[in-house]
Amino acid sequence: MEDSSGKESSATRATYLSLRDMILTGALPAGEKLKIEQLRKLLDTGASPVREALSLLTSDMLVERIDQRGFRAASASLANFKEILTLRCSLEDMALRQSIARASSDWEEALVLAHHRMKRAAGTPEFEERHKDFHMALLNNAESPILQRYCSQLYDLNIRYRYLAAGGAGYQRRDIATEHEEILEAAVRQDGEAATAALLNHYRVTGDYLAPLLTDL
Amino acid sequence: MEDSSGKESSATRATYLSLRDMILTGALPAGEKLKIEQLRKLLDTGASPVREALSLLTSDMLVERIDQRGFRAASASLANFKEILTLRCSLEDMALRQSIARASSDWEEALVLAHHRMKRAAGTPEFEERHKDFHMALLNNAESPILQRYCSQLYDLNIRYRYLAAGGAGYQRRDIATEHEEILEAAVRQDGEAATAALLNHYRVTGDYLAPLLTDL
DNA sequence: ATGTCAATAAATATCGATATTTTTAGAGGT
DNA sequence: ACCTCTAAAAATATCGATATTTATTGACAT
Repeated sequence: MEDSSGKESSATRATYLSLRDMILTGALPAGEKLKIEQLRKLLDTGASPVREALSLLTSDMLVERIDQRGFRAASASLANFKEILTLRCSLEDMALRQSIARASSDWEEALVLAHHRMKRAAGTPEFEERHKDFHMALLNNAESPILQRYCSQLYDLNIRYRYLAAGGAGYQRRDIATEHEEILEAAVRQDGEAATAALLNHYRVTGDYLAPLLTDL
Repeated sequence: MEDSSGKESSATRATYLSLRDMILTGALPAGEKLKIEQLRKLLDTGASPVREALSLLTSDMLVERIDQRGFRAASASLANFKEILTLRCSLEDMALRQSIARASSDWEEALVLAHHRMKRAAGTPEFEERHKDFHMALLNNAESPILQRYCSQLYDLNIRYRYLAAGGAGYQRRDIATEHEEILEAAVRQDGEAATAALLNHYRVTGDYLAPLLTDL
């Protein structure tokens, strides 16, 4: 035993989560060379966990690997942002419709709960996490693990652009709370059409807001 | 220098490709525990490349990682097969329509070429690779790298079930050649509707053929 | 017989050191 | 000045050994 307080399950996992967070928030800027030695020291761990974590992040498309030439944080571009937005709309539309088609009272309750937790966390550092939880809760009744995984990946990739655009500053621009409630209500009343319309609108409005801030990519 | 004939770029990459092939073809059966030491000896390499390759395969959904408990080949199930089929239809439909919408004579030529190479390779061990090349060529004009990546992943996951069902034996059942020509012709004449109809039909027919062979999963 | 617990064995995860490869910098020639 | 080639430096990739963790076995008590 060597860890003073609580210990994360494994060094690789802890490293993975740290690096992921650093890339999403921009602490490791897009395109940046990721040197093993540098990260090893920064995170106070060995080279193996770092390499393994970077390999895992490669498949999340957050890290690019150039054979024999190391790793770098995935590059960002306006085209990439738009592609993510478009894909996200298509995939989440699909997933949400499936979720609603299989609606059950259990799912309904999980939704309401996730929404409540998100509202309660407004303004706290926990909000980001709860916000994702809510959005994923909308989709996870589709019982399509692969689709869910893709949506989760795209969600993360998109977050990165929010930080790129806003510098991670206050996110509570616009009246996002109302949009969330609209989506929730439509989902609960099992109105697939209205729910997907509200969800996609939510994304497109956010997209239109962010795109102009990303022109210098 | 130590390698007699040609040398693969890196041990990790070579290991990745080998393991991937072994999982796709069933040499490493679904659900099988993947012990580092065992693979290390089998592929005559070190533990680090093996671990890194397995980490990469994790994100391809070909390997499952259980923290602190090693790796195993992704499990297979009828539900998983059906999910892959459904998702593939949706995503490739999307990608093919985009490809056709941006059709150019360069793309057209690449398509015809890929199709020819596939036909020429019929019956040879190269066929598998050319077949994938052709299918990916249909989609790669969409200029949507992420969507393409997903399609490629799903293609691979699907191949695995073909091997599971047929033991990798002769694949030239049915008249697949005609189906391919239909798709090609529709794509070349930029008829998105016909092309996607032919493509999805191609998948669904194959799916209906395979599903009954997979009941014992 | 059966379940629990400790001791052993096996496998994973991680570290530290080394070998390769790529990048950088500089000398010499055109 | 500019290219080329070579030597040094830096970084990556890989190996071999060790520490942790999980799985297995068998004794002992119930």
